[in-house]
Amino acid sequence: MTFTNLFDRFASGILSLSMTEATRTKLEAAARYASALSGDAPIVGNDKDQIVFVGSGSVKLVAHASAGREQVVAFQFAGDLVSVPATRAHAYSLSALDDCELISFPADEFFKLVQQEEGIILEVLKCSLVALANCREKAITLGRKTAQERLASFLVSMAERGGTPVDRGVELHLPMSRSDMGDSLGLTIETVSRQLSELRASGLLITPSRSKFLLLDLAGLQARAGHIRAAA
Amino acid sequence: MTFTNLFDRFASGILSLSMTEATRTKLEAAARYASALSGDAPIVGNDKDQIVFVGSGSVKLVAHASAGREQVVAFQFAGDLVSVPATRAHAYSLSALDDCELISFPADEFFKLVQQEEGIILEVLKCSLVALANCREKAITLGRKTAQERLASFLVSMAERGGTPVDRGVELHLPMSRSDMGDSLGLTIETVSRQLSELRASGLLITPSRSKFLLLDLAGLQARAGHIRAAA
DNA sequence: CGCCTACTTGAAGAGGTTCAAGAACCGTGG
DNA sequence: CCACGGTTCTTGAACCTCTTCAAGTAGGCG
Repeated sequence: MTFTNLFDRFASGILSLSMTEATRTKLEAAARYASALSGDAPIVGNDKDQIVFVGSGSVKLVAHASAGREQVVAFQFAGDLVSVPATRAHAYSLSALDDCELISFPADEFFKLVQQEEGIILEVLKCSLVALANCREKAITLGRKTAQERLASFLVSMAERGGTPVDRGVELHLPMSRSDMGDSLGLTIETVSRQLSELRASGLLITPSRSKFLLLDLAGLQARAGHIRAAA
Repeated sequence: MTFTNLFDRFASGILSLSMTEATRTKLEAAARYASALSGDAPIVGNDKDQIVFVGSGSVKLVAHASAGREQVVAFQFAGDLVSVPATRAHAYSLSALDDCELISFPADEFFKLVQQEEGIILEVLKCSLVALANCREKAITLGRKTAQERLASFLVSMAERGGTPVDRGVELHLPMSRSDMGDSLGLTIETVSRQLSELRASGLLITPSRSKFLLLDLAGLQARAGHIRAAA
């Protein structure tokens, strides 16, 4: 895969609507390409706001508090557009969860270039509102849910995003580690592990390998997720 | 104050850039006006995504989990534009914290009308990205901070938004109750109260009345907020 | 096949919640 | 202007969930 192909994928994914050839050329010039593997240093620095397109693979957006505490603010997957803010009260970084390819733009430049392209900026706005809705869901999870509800919510939402239905349930490949899950759910790695064991013991899922999850009872998980619909 | 004045304030605040007369007329036709007081029933229903402009006063955006648990997702003040999502896994509502005036639009209609107005949609996008950044800060607070850090973070951010410098420090009028603060910070009302007492005992602030806060040592509060800058 | 890292499990401890009571704010009415 | 009453806030003590610290197990890559 070449970087030109990567830009094409970006263009057809996000910029699918009309775009002038001039804008496309300028955007392509402003783009910075990167590919990274899990364990690599964070991809995006934090001097300026960035807009990053995930061409393939998956990433985590991490916020850093004092004392080395980390909060995973979002997991993002191929095709997603991510806003990575510059450091203010907290520092942010974007790290690869697996082999992935990214295109990044300085946010100010990006907006300047696409603002005349009405369909595109609306598309970007919609991405941003989806990210906002996801982040609010995360706020509920972090603020008002028990450890078990957090795990169940997480698994259900991952199943909705990228689960593949199989005969016995829904299969999931989760590229993040238990530690990443903990940092995303506001829990320790031990609590994540314990709650997973409990869900396993309840027959709701099995884990054929470390990154593979087979959800046997999605309704049961939903019931444990503390969603409003499952409420009495 | 008439509702026409209210729309004018919206137009000059958010739509300050060029807008055709036709679009303005259509927007005005799509607008639904509401005024509400604290304690009133939630203002915005949850059948469809809404875009709400806060003309005056202040509101809380609340997400509802099962078992009656509530998470305040954001406090918003005069001049803010708020995206209120329709119910999905959780239900959302917008409630007045004090006497306030609002304009709401169905989100789909709003976007349809402003998408041709390039300056405006960019402005809306920027609002959305600010909301996203705020929500991410909240995720850090809820996921990785102690009760004391949460309170300190909250007070510092409120001071940045609407504090008035006085000779002894920074004065704050907070329209929300302790209960709202707790629901925003993922704490109980008792914990909020206890941590406030501790901050008082440390000489960082005094509370001349229930809604009035005098922050005596903003740097001291910042140091307790768990921000990256205050880190060792 | 073996080692290293990631995950799991166990037991003690801390921070926050819950339940319960008391104090202070503040609008109301005298 | 002050007394009153209701609500909101504060404080206290027991409990519980999750964390911390520690050890053991199992993937999975060489």
